[in-house]
Amino acid sequence: MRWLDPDEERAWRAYRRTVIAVQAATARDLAAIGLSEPDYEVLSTLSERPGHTSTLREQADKMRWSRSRLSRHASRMEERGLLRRAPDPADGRGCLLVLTDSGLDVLRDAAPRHLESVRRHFVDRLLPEDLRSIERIAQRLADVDG
Amino acid sequence: MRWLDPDEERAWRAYRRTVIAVQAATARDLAAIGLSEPDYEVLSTLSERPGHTSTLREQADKMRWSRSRLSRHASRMEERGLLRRAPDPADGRGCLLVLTDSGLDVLRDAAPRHLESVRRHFVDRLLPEDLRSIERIAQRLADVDG
DNA sequence: GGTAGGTTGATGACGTGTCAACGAAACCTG
DNA sequence: CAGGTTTCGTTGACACGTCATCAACCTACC
Repeated sequence: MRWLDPDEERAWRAYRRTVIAVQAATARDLAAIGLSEPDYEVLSTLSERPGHTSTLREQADKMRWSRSRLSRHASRMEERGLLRRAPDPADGRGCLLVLTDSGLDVLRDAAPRHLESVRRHFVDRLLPEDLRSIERIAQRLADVDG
Repeated sequence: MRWLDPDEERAWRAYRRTVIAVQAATARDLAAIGLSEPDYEVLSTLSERPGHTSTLREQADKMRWSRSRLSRHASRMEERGLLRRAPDPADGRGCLLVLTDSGLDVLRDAAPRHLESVRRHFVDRLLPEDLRSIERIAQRLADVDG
């Protein structure tokens, strides 16, 4: 059994601590404006589609979510008026998710605030060399199935 | 509004991608031996206590979990025989969480395999300088409320 | 000894997401 | 054109965790 040596242990624990802390901080800031991170993710991704519209499958693919998860979440977002469902004329089985005007307003307000949060808790705390390190490290960890 | 510049955007996205990928990979490996990450966390932390025993409050504090969360999770782990609850002789309100023999066996089997997973998906893919960078970056991001 | 205030752990109700199964629709083949 | 297979999105059942509330207990003070 190859236990982690002290350097490895420290790095792993530091990584874990950081992930939890950054996630909690950015989530808290979003919650303050009435959105969860999944909410923001859906709004943001959907707003980038032509006509702010997507099939549920495409949207789920893009977000790397299951269709079941998105269907559930979309139902709740629909209840809150952030998006609406429409039949897909091209495919009777499918449905289209369309950002509502309200959803767009909410996103327009949320986007700069979320970016501020990302700056406050992540970007602005790091030096350019740190950002480069993060990309380098991400590159090495990419294809984690390898 | 200060949008992220290209370097910042890439680093943030790379960070987010990496966090999701590493978490998914290590969770998948644990799931293959019948444990969730919270399961492993509880077993591991409890095993470090004298007599493999802790009050729920202490255990929750140590893990940075709410007492409610731990109570719920402990109930499910108790059902699976991984731990048991006992009255706290020192405090009638409290209860003690005690690792069972079965739980200890499961952890003994899981620990090296989890460490292998952490190696495969994280540690062994990085250079010593990467590990140092991670610690440096974690240091900068620490106290994210600041 | 009695009381006020705080702590402990549990739990109902609910939000969130997974799993498996389903009905409807689309596609493909003979 | 019928039958089989695949795809799409939904949904029942359940796991997980949060929030708020509660009963039981502990501690400090009078």
